[in-house]
Amino acid sequence: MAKRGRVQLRRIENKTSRQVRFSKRRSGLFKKAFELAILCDAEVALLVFSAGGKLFEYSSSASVGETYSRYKQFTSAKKDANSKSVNKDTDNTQNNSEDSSNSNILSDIAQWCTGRNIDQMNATELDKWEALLGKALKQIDSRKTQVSTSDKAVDLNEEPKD
Amino acid sequence: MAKRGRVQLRRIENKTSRQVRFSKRRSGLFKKAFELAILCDAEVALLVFSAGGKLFEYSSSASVGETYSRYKQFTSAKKDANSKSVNKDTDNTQNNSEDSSNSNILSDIAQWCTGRNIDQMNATELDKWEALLGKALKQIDSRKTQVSTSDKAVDLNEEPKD
DNA sequence: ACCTATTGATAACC
DNA sequence: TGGTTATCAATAGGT
Repeated sequence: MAKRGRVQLRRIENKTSRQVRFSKRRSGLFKKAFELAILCDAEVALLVFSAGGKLFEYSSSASVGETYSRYKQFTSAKKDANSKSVNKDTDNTQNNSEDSSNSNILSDIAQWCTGRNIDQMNATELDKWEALLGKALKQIDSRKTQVSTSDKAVDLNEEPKD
Repeated sequence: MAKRGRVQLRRIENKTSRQVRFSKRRSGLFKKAFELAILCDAEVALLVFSAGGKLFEYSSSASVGETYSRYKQFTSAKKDANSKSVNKDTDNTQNNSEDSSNSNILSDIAQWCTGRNIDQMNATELDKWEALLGKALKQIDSRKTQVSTSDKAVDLNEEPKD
């Protein structure tokens, strides 16, 4: 009989187990977030995207966006005060659709996809598409290498003290 | 001796206790968030403001802002598509003819592209993407065969109207 | 901050 | 997907 309770801190390979664990741990995490907000009078916002891309959110305030606004104000105020920005945090997440490096190709693809149909394309378009998707696949491949080789556990202790 | 462990779910009035409890529970919450991200290959963003106004953040991706960006685009995309069907092709009124299959894949791709960045994808998503784009390339290839064999005189530089 | 009694969370199984 | 139990983890209260 396998030991219960103990678990290694690495990605669960079995898809079904991963989904089950995700559901259960997600519940636990949201409960903890809720309790922290109530007990300690904290403002908490939590966003979770599952591996399959589903979104789960919690916010102790009116909305996630509200807390995020506070966060942005906070961080930009911090930057203004002492310009030793520890975060290379990005600018303008409010603005959608502005991207960097690899993500451009996704914008291109998204645009090309919209309202199109492969069976109506002519040779020129097909060539463009082929090139575009091929390029995306290369990026995916390179990213996969990156992901699989960097499967290390990282410390998350970077919080300041209260 | 007072009972240990049990706690009521309401705001802790004593300031010192509240701060102590906040510190401990915050650590626990961040640890759980981190574990969920690693074990289940999820993208997690967590913002916490203490009662005293201090900010604590965690993000499994490059930054909280990036995850929030995904969140915004996700929610607005959801609004746009008043039905959750992936199949709601954007007004492809031209001649939808017979194949819903080929146009579906473009809708799928368009959806997946929105607000995503290859450099932020996890292994699961990369696999989905790879499969999806591979399938699209096959369709392109088959269509190219069709085009070149049946109609050699395809006009080159032409952008089809919408 | 450290320690221990207790409750809480959850991995494996069904 | 939801329920049970054995085990481990988190943490409340005290030092």
